[in-house]
Amino acid sequence: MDLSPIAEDYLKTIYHLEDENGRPVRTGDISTALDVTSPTVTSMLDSLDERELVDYTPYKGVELTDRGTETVLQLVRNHRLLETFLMEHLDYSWSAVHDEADCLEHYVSDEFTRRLATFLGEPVTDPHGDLIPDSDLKMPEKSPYTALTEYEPGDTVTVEQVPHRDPDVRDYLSRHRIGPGTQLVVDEVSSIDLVTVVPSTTETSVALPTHVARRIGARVVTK
Amino acid sequence: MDLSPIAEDYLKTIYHLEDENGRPVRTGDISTALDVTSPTVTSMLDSLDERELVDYTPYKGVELTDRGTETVLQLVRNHRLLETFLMEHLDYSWSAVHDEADCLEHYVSDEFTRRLATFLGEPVTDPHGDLIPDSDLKMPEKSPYTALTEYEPGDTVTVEQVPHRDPDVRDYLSRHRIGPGTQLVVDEVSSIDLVTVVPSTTETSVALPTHVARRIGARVVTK
DNA sequence: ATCGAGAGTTAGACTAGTCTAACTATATAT
DNA sequence: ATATATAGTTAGACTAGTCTAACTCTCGAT
Ligand SMILES: [Mn+2]
Ligand SMILES: [Mn+2]
Ligand SMILES: [Mn+2]
Ligand SMILES: [Mn+2]
Repeated sequence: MDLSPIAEDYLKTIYHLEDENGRPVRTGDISTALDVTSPTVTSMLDSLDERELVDYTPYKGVELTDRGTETVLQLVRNHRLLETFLMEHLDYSWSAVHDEADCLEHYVSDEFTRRLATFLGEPVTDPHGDLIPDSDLKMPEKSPYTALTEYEPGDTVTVEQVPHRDPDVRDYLSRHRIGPGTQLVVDEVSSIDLVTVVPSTTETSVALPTHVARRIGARVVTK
Repeated sequence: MDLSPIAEDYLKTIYHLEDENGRPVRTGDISTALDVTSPTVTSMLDSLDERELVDYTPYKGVELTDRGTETVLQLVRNHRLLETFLMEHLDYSWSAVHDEADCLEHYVSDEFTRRLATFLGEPVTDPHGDLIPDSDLKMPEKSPYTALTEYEPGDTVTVEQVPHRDPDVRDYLSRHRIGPGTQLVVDEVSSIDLVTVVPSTTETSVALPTHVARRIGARVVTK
């Protein structure tokens, strides 16, 4: 095979866009996500389709083949194990691990990842509460976290899962002391795309747009 | 700056060739070491000279500038700390760490390396007995190891430093159970470019060409 | 059913790093 | 001192990944 890190990034992007948008992934989605022009995306999609890593229908959209998915799952495993290592042993913050892992995931060998997993004690979730594919690239059982948008005002919850790939979202949450393990009270779930929460550490109200709150996973403490 | 991993590899190669050959580094040396053709080397040397990372005189040779050396020392620090981590925490053998580190050294951030050094306890030598530049990129004091070629027949020594970049040399030593920490008796220092040694673990005589023995560092146990 | 705005593709150009083929400089042997 | 072998450079081509400019398809509004 022998895939370039750049081709790998396109595959990863398609994987995450499929998951996040829940609709066919279009050229423009990828072009926005990777900050390249659309002709660049078109030509890469041609080449990935050629290698049977994606199914690409011009003007319609693209999705990963099984081979493409397998490639991505190995990258996701590398990524999340690296993040775990960085946080647990090198004392990085949850908001700093992603960028480093996003680069290294392309370069560590499968042997490295196997040994790192052993060193870390075969963890099942990463520092952001995301699941780590096992050595056969199967995802472990789905985590039972509930999106923040599903709670009622007054509920007290513990944050278990935070979106962290978008630097703006990540920095906003980090700045307002909302991260994995944060306990907070849901204050208001407004109908104008806003959820307001009060972290117990700061006691200061924080407003979250729905698209962010929807991606924060939490476990109930008291109703 | 923003140097490609490939440009970094040329600089590293020049650094090691300067050290090993003790004469001006020529186009052909680099072309052999990196397994690329000489026109390729010529064009890269033009470009490195342009960026003031090397001093290149066509038809004569090339050497690193201070800026070039600094770049290399950061890579060497990354490399040797990674090797130390792989061996001490991921249970790699001394002969397996190099290839993994040789790739990753280009992608870990300075922040990563700083934190890794702290995690490892600021080590001064790597698993092959080579010195690790400190965070200011100064090399620690020279190790007092003596080349195997300097000993007399009958001397018992402990191996402290092994050449490991050349896969053939590395595999030969590894196969004959000669590595860091190996105790051995010098059997014969022949005038035909051969040193014969007997590792105490195997009791089997091993022949080493001078160019290999010269690069093995050892400490005397008994004379 | 048609049209036009917007999304997507095609065409063609550029860079970094590589190659082969052809040419040139250097150094060694006579 | 000269010839020649060898090392090194120049010229030109190719690929992957990127861009801009020009063209084309699709789909919602009319
Ligand atoms: Mn991440
Ligand atoms: Mn993560
Ligand atoms: Mn090494
Ligand atoms: Mn080493």
